[in-house]
Amino acid sequence: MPELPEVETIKLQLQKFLVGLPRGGAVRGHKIEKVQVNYPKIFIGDKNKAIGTRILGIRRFAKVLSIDLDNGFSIVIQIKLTGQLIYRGPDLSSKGQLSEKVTGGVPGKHTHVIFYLDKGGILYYNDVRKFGRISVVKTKDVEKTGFVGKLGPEPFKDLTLDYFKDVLSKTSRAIKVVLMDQTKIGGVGNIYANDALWLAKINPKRPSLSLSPNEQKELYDAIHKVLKEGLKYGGASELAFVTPDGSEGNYQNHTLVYGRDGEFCDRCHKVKILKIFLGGRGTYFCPACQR
DNA sequence: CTAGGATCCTGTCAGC
DNA sequence: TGCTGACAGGATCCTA
Repeated sequence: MPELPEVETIKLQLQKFLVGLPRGGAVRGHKIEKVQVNYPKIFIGDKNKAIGTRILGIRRFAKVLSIDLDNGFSIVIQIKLTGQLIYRGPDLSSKGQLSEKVTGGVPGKHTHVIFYLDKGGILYYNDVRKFGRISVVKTKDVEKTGFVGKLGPEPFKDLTLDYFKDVLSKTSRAIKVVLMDQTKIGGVGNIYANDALWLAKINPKRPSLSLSPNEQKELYDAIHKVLKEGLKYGGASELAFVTPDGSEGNYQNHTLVYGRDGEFCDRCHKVKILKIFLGGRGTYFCPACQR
């Protein structure tokens, strides 16, 4: 599922395609000429606020993207499970081949929003399950309102070990559920929560407050380590994750436990990875070495 | 405060 | 073969 590394990978490409690299200090982004909404439920706010503007930059808040425009408004995009942002146009460097994972192609039956840009560029929003949301809000309100306003600090940004320890020691909820609570820590979802817990040798069912100071530190480091791996591989293209150029990430081939139920644990080699349900989500762990 | 379930959606897959 | 039904899953909302 798209989590911090996946959304960061999207952000980097959008930055390249929609804003461009600074040349001689000046950055000239694409202009948005038209916005076509095929499925209104996904689109919140006034699309006209985006029309005729130039794109200044792309920001990411945990799993949320913000496309900042030159008129004081921003397009906030939450892709959730199956949302895809696909760019087609002149700035596409490679041959621009589309992965089969681009559900329905572009444009296709799962294309719900289309941003027509200047210079022949187009940004498509595909979403099979229609869980994603795109909204137009004032740039100054992006960080304060809605889901983004409630986000907890995120790894590599403002998450500190002290805060992490504090949050963990204050609740009896299962540790994995706490890791995935976006209001406590931003950006960690199912894949990386599973992998981080395996790396730190902690059972996902453990009450959060039962972790020792040393385990808290191990887990903190493990989170950063697995997210870094995710970033290195350009995200995990399990389910429907693709990048704006239409290609896939590769972390799905490098997961530590996620999706590996039935395989022998890669560390102790003694038992097979189990899959259970925790907080309503598939949870993978090694019953022998995760205590 | 916490756990658990329902909701939103539809492709995929198991079962018959 | 073709139909039916269960299921996953991020975030939210509701109930117990």
